[in-house]
This record gives sequence, C-alpha cells and structure tokens, in this order.
Amino acid sequence: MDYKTLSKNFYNKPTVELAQSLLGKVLVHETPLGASSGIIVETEAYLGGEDPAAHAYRGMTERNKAMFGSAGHAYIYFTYGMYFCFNVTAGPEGVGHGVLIRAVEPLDGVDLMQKRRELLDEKMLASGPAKLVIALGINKELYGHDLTEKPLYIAEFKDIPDEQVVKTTRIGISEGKELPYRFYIKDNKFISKK
DNA sequence: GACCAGATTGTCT
DNA sequence: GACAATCTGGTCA
Repeated sequence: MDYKTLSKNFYNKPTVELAQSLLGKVLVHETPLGASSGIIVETEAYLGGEDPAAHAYRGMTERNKAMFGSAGHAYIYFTYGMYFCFNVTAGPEGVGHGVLIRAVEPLDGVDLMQKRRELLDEKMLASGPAKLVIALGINKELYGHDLTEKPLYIAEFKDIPDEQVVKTTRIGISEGKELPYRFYIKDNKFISKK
C-alpha cells in the first residue's frame, strides 16, 4: 500500500485542533517483516505547562524532551512498568505539547499485528494506547522519530466530518479530568472505551 | 456485562 | 519510596 504522507505543515496548528484532525489518518510502520498500519480513531491532547495531566506540566525532563521539540515527531514513553504509549508532538518548540494516539483500526498487515499481539480479534488488536504500540511493532528506538519519514509515518486516508467526531474527557488521569481533550470517531468499533 | 486486583519498572520527589 | 496518559484475567451476576 502506498499512502500520501502528511507534510510537516499539517502539524503546524493548535494542539487540540491537531488532535481532532488526526482522526481518520493512517499510522504506518514499515519493518523488515512487512508493513502494518491502522486508521487513527481515537486521540487525546496534552497541553504541556497549561495542563496538569500532561507529562510536560512540570517542565522538560529526560523522559519528555521530545515533546519540547518541533511538532510532528514521535514521543514514546514507558508506563506501568510494562507498557509503551505513542504520541505525536505538537505546538511550537518549547511548549511541550503532544497528542496521545489512543486507538487505531487495523488496516494493512493485520496478520503481522495478530502475530505480535498473539490475538486474532481485530476489535481488540489496537483498541488502546499500549495495544496499538505492540500491534504496530513500535519500540523505543523510534523515540523522537520524524513522522513525515519512513519507517514510521502518518498519511492521508479520509477526512472525518465534524459531526462524526465525539469530544469528551480524557481517560486514565487524576488531574485535569474535566477538560474535553479526547476525540474519537462516532460509532467506531475500535475505540478503547465508550 | 460490570467491577476489581495484580503485574512490574522507569522516573520523579 | 511512591506512583504511573494500561491491560488482562479473574469473580460475580
């Protein structure tokens, strides 16, 4: 499959807007074993210093420094002692903004994803931030990777009209819960949670 | 279906 | 030393 990679310019917009516009795009990872990809169906915005739930809230650290770089790069972090999550960096340099990709709908290389997850049910393959990282074979070596370049990139697929986007509150955090920074595609069966 | 506990380690206080 | 932007598998219904 050949997709039209999103240009650098795509990421040059307010973080919350970027989070919404990433819905319906494809996240592609090409590996020696083959390519696998998924349609982004669920995202969350994290606004750095303005947002108590963001990793970057208390300033730049060794762990979150990728988010303080320019937009459109990969911020991958380790959590709960055993999982990785994948973010797209956002906003101008220095602000520490990011968009967490919470779920994708398997598209290409489904067999590869099934092998990586040791699971056949497509609805379960990548319906969560830690799951999609495993399903697509993303690893820490891609920390800070430029998402307009192979082997890991985001490409055009389809546009989601505004009325198909559900805006709600974020998941799995203890502060800033009331902020409506989570977006997902209405009636999609591959989101992490209703 | 809903709710709950356990896994397991890097990172920050 | 506490906790984490989570997932899975268990119990009970």
